[in-house]
Amino acid sequence: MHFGEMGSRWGFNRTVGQIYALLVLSETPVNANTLGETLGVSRGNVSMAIKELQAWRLVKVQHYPGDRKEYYQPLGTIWDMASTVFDERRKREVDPTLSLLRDILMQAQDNHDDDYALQQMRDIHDLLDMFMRWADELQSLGPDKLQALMKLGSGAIKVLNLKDKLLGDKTETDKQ
Amino acid sequence: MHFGEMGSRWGFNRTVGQIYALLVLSETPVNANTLGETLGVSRGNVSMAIKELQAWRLVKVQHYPGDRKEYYQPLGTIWDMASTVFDERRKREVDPTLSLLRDILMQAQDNHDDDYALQQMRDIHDLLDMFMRWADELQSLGPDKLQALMKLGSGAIKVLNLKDKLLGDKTETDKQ
DNA sequence: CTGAACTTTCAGAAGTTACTGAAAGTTTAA
DNA sequence: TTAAACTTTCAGTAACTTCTGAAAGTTCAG
Repeated sequence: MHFGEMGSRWGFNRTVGQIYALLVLSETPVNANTLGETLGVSRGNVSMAIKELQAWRLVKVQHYPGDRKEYYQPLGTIWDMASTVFDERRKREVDPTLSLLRDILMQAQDNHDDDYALQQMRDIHDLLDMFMRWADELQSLGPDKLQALMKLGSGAIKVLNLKDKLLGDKTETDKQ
Repeated sequence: MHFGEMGSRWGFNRTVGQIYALLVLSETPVNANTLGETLGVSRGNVSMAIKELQAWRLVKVQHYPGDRKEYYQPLGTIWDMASTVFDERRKREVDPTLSLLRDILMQAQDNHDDDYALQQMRDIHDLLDMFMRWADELQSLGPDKLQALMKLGSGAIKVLNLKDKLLGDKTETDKQ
């Protein structure tokens, strides 16, 4: 189905995406053979996909008495999933980029032959860093409050405008 | 460099990422030959990468009198870049997923044999949809206000708490 | 122990994506 | 026109990713 393709942009391959989709949509836990047969992929492939889903902390295993097979189930809610994937990708993609940028900026301290590039990197670093801190804060709110905040939506903007009017132009630093 | 790898997760390949990084870091426009030589890739590859960057509306072309080569420059600020990439990916990845989900949900109207799966899909659809609407609102704020909002950070949460206390429990619908 | 019921691993095959470079296309100056 | 100075295209190849399935590993009941 189409869900697999989506998955490839979230950092895992088609089979992993499809298996996860099946698990999420199934009310009861599913075993590896059934997954393989349903999707038409080999047993080995299913095993590797499950392994990866476990590395992402996205599935848990169930056992039924009198049956030695492992039955898989998604771990946590849709929110947990989104949150976990966000964490993992951050750890794998963003954090290394931020520290690379920091290293370059440190080493170039008093080397003035490429001020422009350094300033660009500083800007990117600061933007990414600010965004990530914000994302952390939002994530730490938990689903309920975050959802409320999203629904509030443009309401938050009104608060912001109000604050500006009350406090003057403090935050309006970088018009372009 | 490491920037290329980052790019591959943003929907384009290594060379495209590297070329864009070079352009962003260069104060003056750069021509295709220089790009190719600097990165050690073929002229043809540079041409295709530039074509892709143009499809993403991320570069513009400059000409110098007495020189027929095309000189490339990033189009817009870092913020514009982030914003453009977000738009494009949304159009390519999220929108199709949302409409697929909607189609399935419509067609399954009064088919009760898989209520659980349908409910899961509805949840995912609603979460994704809410998130995207929110992202739209934030994006339409423009860089200055968005930055202010991010810096406000946990302040917004206090506002939210205050609102809850004043208005009662209206928004607290889905505890888990 | 033994062997049946499983899961995991991994070498090689299949499939996919990216890159090269020669050829074709475009533009402009003379 | 012509030809020089470029850019684009694309068939073939290289590099990478994913998948298969047989073999090895694990667990457990008898």
